[in-house]
Amino acid sequence: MDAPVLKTSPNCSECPIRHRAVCARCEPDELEQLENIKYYRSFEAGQTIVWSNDRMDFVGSVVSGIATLTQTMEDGRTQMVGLLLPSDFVGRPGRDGSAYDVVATSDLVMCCFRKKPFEKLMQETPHIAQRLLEMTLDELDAAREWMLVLGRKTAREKIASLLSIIARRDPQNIKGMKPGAVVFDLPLTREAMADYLGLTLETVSRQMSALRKDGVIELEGKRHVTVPDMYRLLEEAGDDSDGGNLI
Amino acid sequence: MDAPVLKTSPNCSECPIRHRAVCARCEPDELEQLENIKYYRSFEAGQTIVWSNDRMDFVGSVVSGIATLTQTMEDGRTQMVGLLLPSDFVGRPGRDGSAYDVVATSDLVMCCFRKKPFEKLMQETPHIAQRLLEMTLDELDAAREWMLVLGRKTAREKIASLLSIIARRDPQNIKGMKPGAVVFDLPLTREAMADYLGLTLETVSRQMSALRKDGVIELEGKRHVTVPDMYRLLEEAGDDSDGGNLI
DNA sequence: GTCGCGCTTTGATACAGATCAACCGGGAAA
DNA sequence: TTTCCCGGTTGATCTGTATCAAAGCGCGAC
Repeated sequence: MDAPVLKTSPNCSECPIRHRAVCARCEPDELEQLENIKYYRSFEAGQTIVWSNDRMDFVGSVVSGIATLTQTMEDGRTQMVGLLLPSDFVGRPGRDGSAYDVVATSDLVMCCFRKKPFEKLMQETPHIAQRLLEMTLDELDAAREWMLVLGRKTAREKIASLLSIIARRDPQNIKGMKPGAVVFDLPLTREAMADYLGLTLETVSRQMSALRKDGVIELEGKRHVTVPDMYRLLEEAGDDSDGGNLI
Repeated sequence: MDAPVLKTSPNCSECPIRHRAVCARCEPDELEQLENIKYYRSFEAGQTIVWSNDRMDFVGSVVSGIATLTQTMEDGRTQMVGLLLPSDFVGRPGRDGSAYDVVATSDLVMCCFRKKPFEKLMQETPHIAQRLLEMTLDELDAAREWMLVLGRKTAREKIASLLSIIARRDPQNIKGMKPGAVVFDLPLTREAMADYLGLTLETVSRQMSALRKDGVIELEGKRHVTVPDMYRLLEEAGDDSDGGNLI
């Protein structure tokens, strides 16, 4: 059922997320300790990594690919509550189970740490705990930003907000993002976008079409998006207040 | 403009939030260090404690009273993104400004720590950083729970969800909460409830009336609420899944 | 090739909640 | 006492998004 554990265990110092993940501040000796308790797992698109309320015996970082955190009500209504991109952390030290379903939406590789030893290591090396606190505070800010989107924005603004967030975090655009055209591939289906935004997939589709018709975005196929004017998109998202700070 | 700094500086060991706040795990000597950099401030109902984007030279804990975190769009739409009850932490170590407006919705007393010394103390005493991480993870869970409420619940379910959260956290009900009647005072106006729930105040009022008419709650005046059957309220909130774990 | 299936788009209609508007009730100020 | 004001309730109507339904488009399997 599970994807195979990868045999190769690359050196942490060559890891593509080395500088952004929970291990970002570790010294070489701390990194070595982490290497002792780490292993890689890969998942296929669509696979569930952890089920809500299931016991979780590891924590870890997304190395490549994309995963989502979702909550589901008994009648099937679902809400995405987190989008995990490379370097994001999965799991909660000190908790046995996951509060959410964690699902890989693309093929994905995770760097896992056995939970008990990781918790012990966290007690001993403040660098890990410090970085985790920082990352958690960032996630809290993002979650609160998203509460404004969910509670107060129109469908059109919601779509524009999601597109700007994805554009912002896409690795191709992180460096040297010009105020000109921005190009990226949507990592989510229309249904996943709807779950993120508290909409139905039909509404997502209609608003995507509307933004295209109005020239805010260009679509090639269903997933490839070009934003000719990022400022315009931010205006449509309703948070142009910062007036130009694209990143 | 600011409320006067209180001269009395009670001993931390007698503090009512001693066991729940950011200092919960501190040893007596660590507590002493905190006492050296702490001071109390009180705020009147309605007063803004920090403005969004303003510089903040302190962090602190709510000792008594209630505060809200809110975000506002340029056109005035506002969304509450946090409700701060006694023992909750305000401010972000490592950030200069607040990302949100922090407003006292009742008379409030805060135990403030000067930011720079607090950050230094955090580096030195893992007990503070550990506790802050734990509290931040709890807040993140709460924020994500709230995302489900905002994104997927009906107006009636939203109101029921808010009422059960307040009932759960009300000090009168924390201990010995019987499955029978639960009684509390709403700490929020109808407008603040609407801002929390992504609704208009009219809809809040209508749904409160509807829940009263259906016997889910009883109202005495506008603020005093009796919940004759907590299970019923949880069912109305759409999260009866845990089947009985009231706290 | 073409069949079938998953994802997406588009259309018609329904409805929950927003909006606009009037009124109520209690407490503080005059 | 009267008046005013603020928070709250209730009513009438409008509208954005959900819901129900059908059809289009790739793309892999056969």
